[in-house]
Amino acid sequence: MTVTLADVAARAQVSPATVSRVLNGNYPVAATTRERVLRAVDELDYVLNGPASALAAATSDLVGILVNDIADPFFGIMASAIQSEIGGPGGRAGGERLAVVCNTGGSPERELTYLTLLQRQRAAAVVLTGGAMENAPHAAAVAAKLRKLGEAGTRVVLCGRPPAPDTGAFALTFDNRGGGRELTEHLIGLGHRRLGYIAGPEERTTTRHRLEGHREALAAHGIDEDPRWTVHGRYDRRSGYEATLELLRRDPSLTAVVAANDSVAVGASAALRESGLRIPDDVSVAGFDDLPFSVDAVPSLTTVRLPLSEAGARAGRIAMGREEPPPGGIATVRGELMVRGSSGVPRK
Amino acid sequence: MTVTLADVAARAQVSPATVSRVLNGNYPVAATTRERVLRAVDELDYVLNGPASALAAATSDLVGILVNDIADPFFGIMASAIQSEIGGPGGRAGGERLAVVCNTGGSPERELTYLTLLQRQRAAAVVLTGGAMENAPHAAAVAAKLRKLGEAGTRVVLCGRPPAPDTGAFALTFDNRGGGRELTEHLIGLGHRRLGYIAGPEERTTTRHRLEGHREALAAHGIDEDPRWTVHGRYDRRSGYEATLELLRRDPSLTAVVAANDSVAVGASAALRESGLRIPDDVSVAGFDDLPFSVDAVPSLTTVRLPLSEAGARAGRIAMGREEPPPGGIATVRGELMVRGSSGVPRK
DNA sequence: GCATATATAGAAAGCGCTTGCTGCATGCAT
DNA sequence: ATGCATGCAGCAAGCGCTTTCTATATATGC
Repeated sequence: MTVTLADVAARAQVSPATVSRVLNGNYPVAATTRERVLRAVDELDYVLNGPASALAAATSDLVGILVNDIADPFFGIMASAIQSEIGGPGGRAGGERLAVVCNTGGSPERELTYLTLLQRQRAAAVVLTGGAMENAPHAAAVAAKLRKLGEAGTRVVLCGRPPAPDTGAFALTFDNRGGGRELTEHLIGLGHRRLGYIAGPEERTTTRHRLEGHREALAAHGIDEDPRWTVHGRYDRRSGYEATLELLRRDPSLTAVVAANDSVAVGASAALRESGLRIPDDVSVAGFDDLPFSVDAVPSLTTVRLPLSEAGARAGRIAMGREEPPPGGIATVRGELMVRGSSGVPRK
Repeated sequence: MTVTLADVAARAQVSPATVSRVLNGNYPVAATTRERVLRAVDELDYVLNGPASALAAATSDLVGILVNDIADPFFGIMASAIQSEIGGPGGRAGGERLAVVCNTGGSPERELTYLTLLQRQRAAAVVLTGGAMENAPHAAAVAAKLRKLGEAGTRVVLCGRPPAPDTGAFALTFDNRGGGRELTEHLIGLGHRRLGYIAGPEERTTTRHRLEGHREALAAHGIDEDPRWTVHGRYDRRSGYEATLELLRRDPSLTAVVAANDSVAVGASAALRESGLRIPDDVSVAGFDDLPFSVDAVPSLTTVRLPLSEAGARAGRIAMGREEPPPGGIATVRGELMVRGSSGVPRK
């Protein structure tokens, strides 16, 4: 049989209440008593029953982190930073919290189901990372869930996702549009006029914002965009590879390829290389995010750095109530243009 | 106030017991009654209280996944595969389970703390991924914890980690030694005789086994290893970069660099390139794991492919009791040598 | 038709913990 | 000496569910 609080109490010759208080450290207990209790805990190798205490105290020590794809470092880095701040083992306070990383795989239903599961567990906080799906009914359903969670006392933080109005959620939004604009402006500045764009999946805020930034830059410089220059795909390398071949087929005269993110850009580079094109001499390539591998690409990738780690850490602290939420509950996190070897002047 | 089972029962004009049974579907309930209950659940927007039901039923729907570094795709890929199998949202069965991904950061204390936290939550299963720390007292402590977990009914599975004898844990072990041997044999076969080795952190089984494989290959071919040829570091790109510079300083005549994993190999490649050495003409490079980015390195990386996704999926199924554990509780997962552009004959 | 098996629903006893309240010693001021 | 804070420990009432056992109603067999 498993050891219970009562067993410890019996062994330490105190009441269960006292044991509970020693363990939670939220009520004065005489030093000698505490000593005795701790010894008993140790001797019996007692481990608190989480569900029972969550039930009695009406709070749990679970913190949910929703990510679109845990195998993608973009999310891994944020998740890691969030987790390091939520005070799990190694964190500061004794109040140990368990981070629950949930992989939605970009599926709306899963996102909702996980949110319900977290609500069911009475999570202490929930952090949603990455772009949101733009499907209207789904967005409404998520907003409703977030509101419910908030009402139940769960702190909700969005990290790298647009604000969710009227939900009480705090938002740390990435300036995807601004980053996209800067990136394309950089290429235009180099002289490019025929730019392919490999966008992410449709109906995603991140996809849309980055693309809008790109188009704003084109428009600002009076460049008419050819619809053939935009291809949609997934946020992975493979997709970048295929999309690039498609782009090349549609218009071999492109002098630059802008990708939705770094993984896509790497795939694009591979496709260009295999097509006999040199980077950046024949075609320039640009990514987004500045993931760790981007600097090692050959040539190293021009991209927009997003402070994933910093943003994640901040989101984690806000979720734990250890940092003031931004004024108005919303903060914009800007990216930084990283000009590297993959972009150059267009070929003549 | 939050809605409880009793509220639903009242609304549906049945007893709480009946509601519980409808929700759990583990007891016959007349169709019309079920109907009525479900409608009430819906109307009240009721969500089961997880801790309460875990307490009453003495089981929880949490599954723990321990990883060393969630920002590293090596772990991300395994975690993703495990999670996809544990039947969370999108999985098969209705019994929805919540995956708890815990990031130990390679710290023994955290590993232990997370295990305790999982024990406290009465997790349904726990999967430990990646190499184990070899520190003896720690290993014993972990083994004791695993045994406890097992006794409490938590299924424990090791994925990519050596077996833990007498703990009742199932193990899917990677054949790191064999992979290391093959890789180095490949290089020796090409004619290399002076091979640098960038090992991972000490006191890690993965590090040791890969290094042992390397040395076995050297020994088998009568190559005396110079102690200067081995450098220890972390499992990241940065470490590979620095270690390579160190290796080059110690012995500029090396013709190949074998890295502990792909990230390290990429860092090594960068260092070589910056030192004016061509790959593979001047120095060959090899990695381990075959992560997605390895094929995109320039030149593409010779490495040992580990079926991370497959192994993770299998570990997940075993953890859920949906697949027979391997005979004896232990299975070895072999890697596959991937010969690519980064390895070639040594320079003259 | 009567006894027995078969479905379905309810009553109630916990699951193991937290916490408001009460109680009893002390310590201090008067 | 008496009274009153004060510090520490215990009592006991739940927290919201699950589940065993019991009760009723209907179906079945002879």
